[in-house]
Amino acid sequence: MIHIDFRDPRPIYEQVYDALRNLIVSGVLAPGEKLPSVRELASTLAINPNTIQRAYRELESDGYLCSVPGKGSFASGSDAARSAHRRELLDRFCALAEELRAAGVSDENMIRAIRGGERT
Amino acid sequence: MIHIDFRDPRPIYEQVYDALRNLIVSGVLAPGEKLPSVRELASTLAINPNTIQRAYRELESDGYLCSVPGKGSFASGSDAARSAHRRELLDRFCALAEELRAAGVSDENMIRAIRGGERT
Amino acid sequence: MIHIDFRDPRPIYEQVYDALRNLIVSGVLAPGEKLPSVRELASTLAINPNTIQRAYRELESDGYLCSVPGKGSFASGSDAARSAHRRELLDRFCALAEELRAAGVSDENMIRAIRGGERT
Amino acid sequence: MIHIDFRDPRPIYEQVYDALRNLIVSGVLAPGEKLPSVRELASTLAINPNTIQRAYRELESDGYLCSVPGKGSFASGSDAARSAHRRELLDRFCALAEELRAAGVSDENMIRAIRGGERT
DNA sequence: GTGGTCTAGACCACG
DNA sequence: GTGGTCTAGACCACA
Repeated sequence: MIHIDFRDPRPIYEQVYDALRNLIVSGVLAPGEKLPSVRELASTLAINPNTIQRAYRELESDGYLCSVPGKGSFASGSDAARSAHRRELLDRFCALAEELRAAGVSDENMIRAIRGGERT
Repeated sequence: MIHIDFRDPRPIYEQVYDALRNLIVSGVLAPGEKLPSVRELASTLAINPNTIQRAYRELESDGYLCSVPGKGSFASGSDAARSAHRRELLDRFCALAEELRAAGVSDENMIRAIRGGERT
Repeated sequence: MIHIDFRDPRPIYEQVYDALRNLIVSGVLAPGEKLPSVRELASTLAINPNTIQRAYRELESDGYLCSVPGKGSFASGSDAARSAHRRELLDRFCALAEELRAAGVSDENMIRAIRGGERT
Repeated sequence: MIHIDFRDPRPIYEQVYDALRNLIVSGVLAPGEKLPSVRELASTLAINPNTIQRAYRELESDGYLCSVPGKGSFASGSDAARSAHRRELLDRFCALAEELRAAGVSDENMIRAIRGGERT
């Protein structure tokens, strides 16, 4: 379900965060669907429960899921969360486009890169 | 010449690295031009010389810089370095475009974001 | 009759407690009126009976409720309970007003917030 | 400087959070001023460093301070943070006023409570 | 069983 | 020295 790369310099809790967020915003985890419990996911991924919990906590504070003590954690899947995610990606996208322009890449080349994926 | 933001979560050596690399690939520092010495730049920016040293070291190992022991460091305006930089930016750009597409953003909206900066 | 929000971070027994207490102090449940049984309310709300039990227990110990073994639970519309509730709310209200004052909000702005709801 | 009540049901990290936030928004900790290090505050309060760090992390994510790896943590003191705090207090204030009104307390009585502090 | 807090102690990157 | 991540294991309240 989720793959963690221990050689990735990014912290583990962040990898878990991203993976779960993607599952939620993409709809693989339907709104209201129950996520694996902290302990369960921890033992599945062979990761300390505290690390998983941190990912869950941040997902909750960002509105991607909802933890109910004693019951479990549930995907939020709110449209607000989804559009917030889009917005964040677009911001990074524009910043990168700015850098590319500064590096001398024309808008046409960027558009070609988007369309074709031919990165020559 | 360079501005360091202590509030930026990125490590300082990385900020210095980016700033100098941008000056080099943009041509502000002409090929072969001498850069300030490590100690000089360190005192100018009020930063630990070790930090500057690391930025210089990585710039050299990435081919943006050429250090001559006893003489100083010189900008290497090689086209290879410049195009490598562009290549790296374009790769990240395409990856982001892929993510945006997965998030339901159309190519047209991305192009509009690049062009107008109107992030609707 | 009662609405439980599973997204609410507050424990469920507390939500039930508050909801019933409000019904009692507002007079919707007249003094002496019989409340639904624990099991009945639990099945209505699809909640564990233990959770309802706890809410009832605390309501009784706070004087809002009167349980008669074998007969049921009855609203205790005593003025004492009502004014105790008001007293508790007023205490929290004054404490908050104190904090607001410390944060630089004038009494006039607080009064305006109470009256108009315009939170400028 | 800070007092922690171990008998308080609220989590310790939250008590630390509130205490530091108050010091910052009240200006006791001037903008840019260095806060005690995580380890230092932890040993001063006889609390585990992880607990302090969580408070610091949340303060940073809420914009009240700025942590620089290797250098320390610094009060932000931005006006934005201060007004965000006021806004949050005012929201709770209005919600409480609503509850009081539902409990049968007149606006005049609330205003009297604010002004005089006579909670009779 | 669940989520949540806390501790103790280790390790890392940064300056 | 600093902040940051991670682990291991304990305890609590809630359902």
